[in-house]
Amino acid sequence: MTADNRADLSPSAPPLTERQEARRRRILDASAQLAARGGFDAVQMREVAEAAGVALGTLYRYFPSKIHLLVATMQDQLQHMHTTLRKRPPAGADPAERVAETLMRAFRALQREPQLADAMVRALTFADRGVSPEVDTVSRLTTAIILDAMGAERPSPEQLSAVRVIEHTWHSALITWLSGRASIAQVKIDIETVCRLIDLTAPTPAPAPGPGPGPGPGPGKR
Amino acid sequence: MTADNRADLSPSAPPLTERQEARRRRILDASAQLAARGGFDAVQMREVAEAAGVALGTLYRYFPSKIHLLVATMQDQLQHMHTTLRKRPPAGADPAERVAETLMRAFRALQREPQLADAMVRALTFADRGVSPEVDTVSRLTTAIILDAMGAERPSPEQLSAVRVIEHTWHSALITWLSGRASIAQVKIDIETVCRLIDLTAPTPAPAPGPGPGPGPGPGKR
DNA sequence: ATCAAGTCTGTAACTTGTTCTAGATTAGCG
DNA sequence: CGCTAATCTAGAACAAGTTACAGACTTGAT
Repeated sequence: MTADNRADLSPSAPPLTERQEARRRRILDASAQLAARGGFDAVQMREVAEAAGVALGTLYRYFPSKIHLLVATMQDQLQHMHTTLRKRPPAGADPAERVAETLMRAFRALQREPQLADAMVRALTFADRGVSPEVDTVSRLTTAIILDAMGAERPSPEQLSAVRVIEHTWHSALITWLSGRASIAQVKIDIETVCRLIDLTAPTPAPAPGPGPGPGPGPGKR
Repeated sequence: MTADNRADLSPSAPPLTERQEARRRRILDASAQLAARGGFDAVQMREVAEAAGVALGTLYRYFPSKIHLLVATMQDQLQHMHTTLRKRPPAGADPAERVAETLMRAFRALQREPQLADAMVRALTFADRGVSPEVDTVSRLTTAIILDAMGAERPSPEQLSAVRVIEHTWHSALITWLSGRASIAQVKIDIETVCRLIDLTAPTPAPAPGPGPGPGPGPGKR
């Protein structure tokens, strides 16, 4: 759709020439490829530079650290996923279901490239203050994906908090799975558990704290 | 107090002599001190070794990597906190309140040494498969603290899932705070939000198979 | 086309985690 | 005490992220 989808990622960046854009792309592709092969450790700056046909110094000019590079790689992949998900939105009846379905779909996508997932997620959680803006962009992308799945266009503060908690769970569950401390089944359960918070914070006009409010005609249906 | 509180942490470890125990302690103390001063980056293996009065090779014999060292430091601190918390248990009326209070208390403790917290949490989330057993120990300690606060002695699978999600949120919220992307107030809100899951998964009073044993999570507390 | 400023390349150096080695020390045992 | 195996020390060496720098190449304005 929009030709320049970098604008909203780093609004203060100067425009890049065509060759520079191409370099940037080659670097990101090399990074993703090396990561997919051997995970975080396999993304070695010298190798990325060589694979992208670029000098080491140039690589560092584009991405000031390995963490920056991998977080940028994650931005890239997330945008892929977002557009893919928009094409085939989740079909669940209520928001909680749809969010859980969306996250599990994303999760299965990551399963296909576990090493790449490992590299990206490790970089994300290891990032320190110096990478905050970039990490924040990733967070906003994730939030957008979840809100899309909920169908909430004007989320309440409560809902935003629930979404944050869902993101927390999503990241952390991913980590435990990647480091072999949780099974896929467990991740699924955790995702579904946390998604219940969505129903809890739904802007229901008549909140019946009793059992099963049923798949009521949610007004937030898009 | 307890003479040997290492037994339950690494049951397969051979017994250490007194001098070895002392070395281990010096190393952990040096680690915590350096971390408290300058965070993850300030914990440099050469400096830890020197501060602990130990050769570099010896440090690596006790802790096979910087990550192992910092995760062990976290175990150490967590145990401190657990015993402290047991002395003054949270006073809230229902489980969710008590858990939220406990976590916020722990959070305030971390606030006092943000750099130390940074070092430990970063190590924890950066740990790969090779550190799984140690990370798992930390996870179990955290779980124990939360279950203590809930007052759940025989938690249901549902409750365990909720606890896992709470832990996910706790870790991830901590990270966002440490990297300056979330305020303390926001962390508080997220913690309180996720703690609502506890009420949601409370053992349904209806199908009570037998009398609730002991001071169970029943309403009679206080 | 030409010049100045900015960018890219190739390479070496520096930093810090990790490994390795040879010799000194210690622990346990007869 | 004297022996043997394990442990500890000091220091060099290696690996990968990061920085520095001199010279070649682009770019944009005149």
